[in-house]
Amino acid sequence: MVDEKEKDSTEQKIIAAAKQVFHEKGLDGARMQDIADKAGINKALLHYYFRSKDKLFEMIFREAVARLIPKVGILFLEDVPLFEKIEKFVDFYIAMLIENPYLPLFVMNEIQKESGREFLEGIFNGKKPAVHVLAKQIEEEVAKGNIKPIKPMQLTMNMVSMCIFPFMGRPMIKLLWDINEEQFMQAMEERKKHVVQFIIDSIRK
Amino acid sequence: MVDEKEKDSTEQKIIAAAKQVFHEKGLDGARMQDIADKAGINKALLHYYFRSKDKLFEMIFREAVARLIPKVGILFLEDVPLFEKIEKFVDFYIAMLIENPYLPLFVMNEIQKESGREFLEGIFNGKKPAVHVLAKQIEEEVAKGNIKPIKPMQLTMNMVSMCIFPFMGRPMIKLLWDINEEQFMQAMEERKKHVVQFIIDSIRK
DNA sequence: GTCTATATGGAGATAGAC
DNA sequence: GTCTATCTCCATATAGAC
Repeated sequence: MVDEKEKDSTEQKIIAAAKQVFHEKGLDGARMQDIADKAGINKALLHYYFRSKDKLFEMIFREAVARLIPKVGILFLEDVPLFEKIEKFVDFYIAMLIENPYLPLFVMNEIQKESGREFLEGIFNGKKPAVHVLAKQIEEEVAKGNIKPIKPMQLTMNMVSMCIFPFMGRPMIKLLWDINEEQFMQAMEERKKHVVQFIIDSIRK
Repeated sequence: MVDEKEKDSTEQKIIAAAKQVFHEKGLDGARMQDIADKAGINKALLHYYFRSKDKLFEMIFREAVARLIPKVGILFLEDVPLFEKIEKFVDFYIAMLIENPYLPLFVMNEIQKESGREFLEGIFNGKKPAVHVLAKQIEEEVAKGNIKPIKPMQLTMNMVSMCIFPFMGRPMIKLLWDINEEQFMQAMEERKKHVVQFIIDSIRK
């Protein structure tokens, strides 16, 4: 009984190992041997559980993205004041990236390829995050004179950029500022409040 | 006479092709065959001109980075007021990225690998950009009460993030906002002034 | 389900003719 | 300098015993 999702079943071990290796090295750089080693099994078993490397990759990736993208979409749609929406977005996004630090590079690489377009379509599965809802809200606040004039797309890019980029540039940031992993993570925690404040300070009249 | 750097010498054709393929697919994803095809020659010639794929890659990459990194370092060191320094940095950085849109992903991928550390050391060649000079300047402005209190590292991350990220996320941005390449580039041009203003609005008292 | 052993294919690299 | 043909290696994938 209750064999359900045995934390250390072979399948789970493979998924955990694959996640790590794929995230670190990308699809091309990852070696099935590395994944097998990390999972404590041999290559043949990988093919027994997942038919091919591509299948395994896609499965790992889609699981992560499918779980996270919808949550972002919902944040855009919620009927809350702009500043609160920004705060919720930044909080959620950075918290999510702390849990999935390799995801951004992973996604950026995929969308850059020739197949990137269809890849993106697949991710969103027809339902793109409603950036225009957020855009409309920003425009209304500008029109009402509640915030300084600003182009919604630029503001949104600023917000997303400041959340995501530090995780991609982590090794360089650590080197340039001479900080260790712990200090970096500490800075990311602080960053939740910092980015919100930085944005609000900029657009508030 | 004057054979110097014949624009369409085989070597130049290889370099142009390699640059394109490496930038699009990264070291692992790039195929020597692709590069040869794009250069209109065969694989053997690639090895005649450059001993190995790694050598070719390194050559392409170092050329671009070696040309650009020092310029950033100089910007940090210049003895100009903070706001002006920020403006110069953002202007230069975005202009550079318009010319080299694939460089960021390229760099991010390299630094993420196990070999990333030594790779970075190699890039900087002992002379890291002097972020601490900028940091000191920011701290002084805060102390003097000229700008709001802000942590130098966070402010610097914000600045760099807002410059670089849109170029990495370009395909997704174009899809979500439903704009074409021309409109995207237009937005990046506007962005030079936008980001500067956004930052100054945020930190100015 | 898990292993060992092996097949298959593709990529970088080389030899040698021209 | 440039080509064709070939080598070698290594990663994915499969066969088949246990």
